[in-house]
Amino acid sequence: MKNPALDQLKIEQPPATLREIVQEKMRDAIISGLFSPGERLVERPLCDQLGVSRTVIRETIRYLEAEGLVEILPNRGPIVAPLSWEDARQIYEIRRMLETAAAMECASAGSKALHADLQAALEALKQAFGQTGPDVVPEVPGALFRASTRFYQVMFEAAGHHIAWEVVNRLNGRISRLRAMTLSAAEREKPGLHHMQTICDAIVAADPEAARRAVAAHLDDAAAVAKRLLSADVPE
Amino acid sequence: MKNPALDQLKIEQPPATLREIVQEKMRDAIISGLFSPGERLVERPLCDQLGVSRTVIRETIRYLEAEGLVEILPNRGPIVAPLSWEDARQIYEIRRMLETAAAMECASAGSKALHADLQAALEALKQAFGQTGPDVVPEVPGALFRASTRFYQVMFEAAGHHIAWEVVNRLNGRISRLRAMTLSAAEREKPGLHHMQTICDAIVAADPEAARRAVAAHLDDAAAVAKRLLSADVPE
DNA sequence: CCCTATCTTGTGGTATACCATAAGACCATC
DNA sequence: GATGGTCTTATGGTATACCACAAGATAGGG
Repeated sequence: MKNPALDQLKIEQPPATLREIVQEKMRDAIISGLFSPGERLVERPLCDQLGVSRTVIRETIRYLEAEGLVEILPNRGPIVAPLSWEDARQIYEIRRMLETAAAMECASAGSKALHADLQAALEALKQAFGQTGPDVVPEVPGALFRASTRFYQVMFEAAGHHIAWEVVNRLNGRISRLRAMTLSAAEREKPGLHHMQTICDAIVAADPEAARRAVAAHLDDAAAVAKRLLSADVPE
Repeated sequence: MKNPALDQLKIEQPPATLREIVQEKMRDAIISGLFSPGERLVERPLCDQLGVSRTVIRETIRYLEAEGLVEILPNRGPIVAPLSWEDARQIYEIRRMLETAAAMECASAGSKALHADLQAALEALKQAFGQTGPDVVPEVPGALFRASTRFYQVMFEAAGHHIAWEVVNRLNGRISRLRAMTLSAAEREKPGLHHMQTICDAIVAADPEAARRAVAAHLDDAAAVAKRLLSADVPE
């Protein structure tokens, strides 16, 4: 009676609302540096730029505020949240706790499917990076962020740590703006790519301790870059 | 020239917007169990109940959604997010990582002012509990939540872990609905109060290891209650 | 130039209107 | 009873209007 092939016709995802579309665009724009930290997000010009009503913009800003990407100043309205080294440092510290737990879980209990998924995500990241040269800036700035996010998503979901993934994904949005601050793609991504390869290798090798060390090394490097970038902003 | 006494007249906090007021009321209502998990949050009746326009309700729902207290079902609109034992377990696990770090930091580097603040928060919690008898349900259901939140806030801020506090505070909102599920105030709060006293004592005694153990014990107990409450919902 | 007063306008907060569509109720047929 | 068709209404998504007030510009006086 029931035809499984018909299940494929089911519309699992409703069409995206304007709100969802705008949220993604605004989020990408902030993360990629199109809007600078501290920059005011004034509703009406945003309406013009995005071609939607203020309602959609306002609701979107509520999300972004809850995500920590936007702050509301009294009598001034929303600004793109600044990022201090202290905030970034704490974010890396929390990531260390949560990501090492997930990576070690994967190394302990990983499956072949997980290994394949991780390697696929890593390959996609390499593509996003553009293997045509170390100094070529990718054409789509958000693509790197999405590709590396995918790697982590695979890892957290395989570990079954989906709440931790929510937390980390959100915190990552806040620090990923650092990418837009560095001039050299090689500086910011090659070491990261190498680290993620090491994480993947440790998981495939079923070595939790190696996975933990690889995650920690990755975060240490990323934190050092962040410190350099953000400490230079301290007025002396 | 400049009169410092006039500084006291400065309005540091602007008047709360309707949106802020409604957000707090809705959040409290969800956490206290006034809205049940899975219950639909239909905009127009909410407008009637709260006496505000749909705009305010919609923006509020965006916050609550981002906080994890509300889920949006396609073609059905927002519902109060259900809470599974698996979600709760992961939340307690993350809290363990973050809270032990904060408590140990406080025990290592606490000041007299911190000790006084913690003890004041603990005293306020006892008052909220109502020391008139173990089985008296407090008159204001949200008061217990706020009082215990204050204790943790003091601890995280003293440790300087303000990002972790954001994370934990948000996650706590999601599991604090469990309070509304228990029939006995003694069951749910006396052990917690005792644990928090132990945490406070360990911090005052500058004993990080004891603080870590006290936090872990507290979370273990809370998780056991959650498991009992939420596992009973599994259809067999 | 500095300070104060006044005016204009930009902006956020909020309410309301409009519309599409999905859900649910009801009825007819097999 | 099950199924399909039709109609109504409830509901969410979105746009627009209105208003208060804060910010900024401008003018005048010392």
